[in-house]
Parts: sequence; C-alpha cells; structure tokens
Amino acid sequence: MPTAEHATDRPSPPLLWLDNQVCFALYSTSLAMTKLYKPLLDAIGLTYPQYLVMLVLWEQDGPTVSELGERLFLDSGTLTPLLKRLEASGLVARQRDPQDERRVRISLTPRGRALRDDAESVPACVLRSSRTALPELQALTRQLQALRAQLGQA
Amino acid sequence: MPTAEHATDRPSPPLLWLDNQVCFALYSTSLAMTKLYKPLLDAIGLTYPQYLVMLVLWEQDGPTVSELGERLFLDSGTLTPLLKRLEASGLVARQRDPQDERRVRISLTPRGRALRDDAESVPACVLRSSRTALPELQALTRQLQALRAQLGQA
DNA sequence: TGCAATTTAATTGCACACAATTTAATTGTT
DNA sequence: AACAATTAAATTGTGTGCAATTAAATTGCA
Repeated sequence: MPTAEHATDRPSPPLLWLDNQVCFALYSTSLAMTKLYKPLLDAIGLTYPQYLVMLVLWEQDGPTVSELGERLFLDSGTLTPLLKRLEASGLVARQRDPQDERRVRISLTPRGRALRDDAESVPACVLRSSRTALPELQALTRQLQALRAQLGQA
Repeated sequence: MPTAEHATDRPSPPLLWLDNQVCFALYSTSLAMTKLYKPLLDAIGLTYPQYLVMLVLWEQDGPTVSELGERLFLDSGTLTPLLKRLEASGLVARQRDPQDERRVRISLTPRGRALRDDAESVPACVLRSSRTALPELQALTRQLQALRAQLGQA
C-alpha cells in the first residue's frame, strides 16, 4: 500500500517558488533601490526613512506625528526615535501642540528648509542610475500605488 | 536688487513630491505586503525574511550562507543571526562544509521539510487578500525583477 | 614550503519596523 | 463636576538590514 505524499517526496510547487512571488520582487527591489540612494543621502546626512520624512515636511510643514505616519504608513514606534534623530541633527523641531497637548507637531528648522536645495538633485540622480525610462517608472509607480491601496483594504 | 531664490520661498518641485517617487511606492507597498503575510506566517512561526529563507531551502536544500545571500540579496550580517534563530526553532541545521571549513551549509531538518505542507496555503491566501488578478501580479513581478536587475548594474 | 592575498562567516554598531504596553491629555456622558 | 472611554505619543522588546571590522580557512605564487 502506497503511503501518503509528504513534502520530502515532491518538488516545491510553483506557487512557492521564490521568483514567482510578487512580495519578494517588491522586497528585494525596494532594498536595491534604497542602496542606490545610500551614497546620495549620506552626502546630505540623511537615512532613507529620514529623507521620506523630509519630503513630507518640504511639501507641508508642521504635521503631527500621526499625520506624518498616515502619509508614510509608519507608526509612532518607528517615527518617534527617527524624529528625535532629525531633531538632534538640527533639521526639525518637535513641539507639543498648545491646542492639544497630546499632539506633537514637527516643523522644519531653517537648516531643514535649506537642506531641500541640496536634496533637489537626488531624484534625477537616482533616475539616471536606475537605467530605466521615466514613463516606465511612472507607470510602475501608479501600479504600485494601486496595489498598496488594495492591500490597505485587507 | 532681487535676492536669489531660496527653498523657503518656493513650493517643493514635482520631482521631490512623495507620490512621484517610485522608491516610496516600492518601499510602502513592500511593507504593506509584509503586513499581509504577518498573521499567516505567525501561524507557522516564521517572520517574513525567515519565510524567504525557507522558500529557498524548499527549492534547493543545503546551500552555503553566501549562496543563500546571492539568491535573497542579503549579506551575512543579516543572515547569520536569522539562521541561528531558524536553527533554534529546529527548522534548519548549520554545519561547516568539510571540504572548505570557511563555508557553512544550511540544511532542512525533518521539521523544516515538513513545514512546507503548512506553508503551501500561504501564497494563495495572500493572493486572495491582495484583491488583484493573478496575471496583473505576474506582470508586476516581471517588471520589478527587470528593474531590480537594472539597479544591480549601478 | 612559506606567506601574503583572498574568500567566507561571524561580529559589532546603528537605524529602522512594528506589536504591545504605558502614560498623558481630551472627550463624552451623566 | 466626575469619571470612564478614547486618542496621541512614547516606550519596550524582538527581528531585521547593512556597513565595517574581525577571524579563520584556503589559494596563489615566489
């Protein structure tokens, strides 16, 4: 009598293959992209997540920690220590909202605002290094944003 | 005489807008995807990076740490502690290669092999939660892999 | 053979991510 | 006014990522 099949006996099914997983493609490509930013951001003294926070602040100064978190999909456990480091670098100020002392508003210092001039060259530089046409990257960006929105529903 | 324009005076240029950055789309979507896996992987006692290592081992048992790193784009600084945790969980064994004592080969234990049966349902479950058609996800996967390859050149 | 380069993991130190808990402030209800 | 429920950050603990260094084994070449 034949025994039941066990994992040991069969090859891994296609759905489990690493190269068939969107998630791994996302994960590894995201890490690769961050490595591309590394030397550029080192030059202006930011890590990649810190750069994301600065992008938000350059668009709209003075958000609360929560608002920053909603924009970046990060929570206070990640943001609080990161913002303290940006504060220590002299790029942002953290101050309790007088209207509601539970909130902490994040605002740019003059040095933080001025850093934007140094950061402006970063996207074009990354674009060049990515060796990919802009329209293609834009299309990919929209697809990813759509997927992210779908995942947010789950 | 008009003074030179400074960051303070102008709105942030489109290239710096958060929602125009592929990298942020990648980063945030990757994190969102990992969150989708979380409850499924918790159930089988793995973190997401540990799951990736297991996927590689289920395809090809017994790689060295370097080979694992090449497949996953991770280095020994990340893999060594992760593999020690998998070893502590009783899912893999780490042993020096007798042919070359510098190498450490990673092999599945019977429990590690058996875990594949529990993991098989994970991809289909994630696929369902992603609310996106399979062909679309497959196309996205290929685009991401192509981009990753381009970035690897830089 | 001897020994300097190379290769492979491991280690160290820093910065995320995030679940879970805690603390403080505000709101809603009576 | 009193106080339970809610909200916003901060804190704690675990697990990555990765640069830089270290340690050990192997290779290559004089």
